[in-house]
Amino acid sequence: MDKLKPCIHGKIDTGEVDLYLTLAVYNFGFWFNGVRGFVILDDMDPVVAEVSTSGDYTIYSLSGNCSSEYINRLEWSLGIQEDLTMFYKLGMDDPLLGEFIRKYYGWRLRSTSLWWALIIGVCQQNASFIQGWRMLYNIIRLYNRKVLVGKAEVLLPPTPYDIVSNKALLINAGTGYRANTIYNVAKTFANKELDQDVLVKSSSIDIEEELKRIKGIGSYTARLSIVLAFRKYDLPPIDRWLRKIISLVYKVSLKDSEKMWMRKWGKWSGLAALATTIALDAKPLSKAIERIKNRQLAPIDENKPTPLNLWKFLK
DNA sequence: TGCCAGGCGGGGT
DNA sequence: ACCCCGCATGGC
Repeated sequence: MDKLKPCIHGKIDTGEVDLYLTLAVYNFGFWFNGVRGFVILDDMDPVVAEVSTSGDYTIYSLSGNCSSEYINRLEWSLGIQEDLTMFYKLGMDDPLLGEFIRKYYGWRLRSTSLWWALIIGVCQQNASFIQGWRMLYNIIRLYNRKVLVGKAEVLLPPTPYDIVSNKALLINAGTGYRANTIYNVAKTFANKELDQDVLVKSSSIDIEEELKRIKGIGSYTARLSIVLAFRKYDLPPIDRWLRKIISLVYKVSLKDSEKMWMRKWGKWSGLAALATTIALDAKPLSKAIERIKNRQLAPIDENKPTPLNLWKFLK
């Protein structure tokens, strides 16, 4: 097991960002325990930050020395410098997201590598929220890639090479027919046909087209990964679930719902899409519709897995 | 116990 | 451009 050494200590000036919310949302228990999170800054040559909800952090790397560029990367992946003023302004009185935005204004999306963002997306395909996150949990547990961070053993997502060399574990993880797509994504990265550092310079539209060349990656998965990996929000990942919700709330046809969403949220469309899943606790469609009818438009902790408390269940 | 769920591609029209 | 179907798996 690789041993990472501490290279930079510091304290994040969080401003209005709520690190508890930011670390908690869509996370696992082995990466967040309520007070301390591990944020993976590089999942190939492992670099991991240990961050407390108060903002104190230590960054660990293999060599034990690393450039201050990693501080920027940590703040970037926690959205510390992201100015959401316009997003709030657009959403403050929104019938769907207004309450969430007022109560959870400190939340920021926590970004991941493009590689892992695509796997997250594939696992959401044609499955319920909890089933998809269970698949991801199983994948991480089964491939069991670990590094030593100080005294703590920390799990890392498998690398593309791990998956190319052991495809069978994907089936054990319960991914079903998605295993082929995950394998295709892994091969693409292992063959260096995709480079996050090159893609980041392109427009969302061009990145989406590039990602859709992988068999099994469609518009939804491509866009979700663009949101998670690049913090580019201009193309929203809209699935059956959100499409139906938009058509009900804003009284537009299913066909027009994406246009309507983009007209309303503009360059924040992707962030608004993700925020909607948190606000409605990622409930299956019929329950989500009930929640909207009852005006329960902020997360509720009912001791069942939700995006916000997932870390308490999948440890 | 049969549905069916935050998609997708392939094959039809 | 559309529409429609099958698809692995696990939860209800």
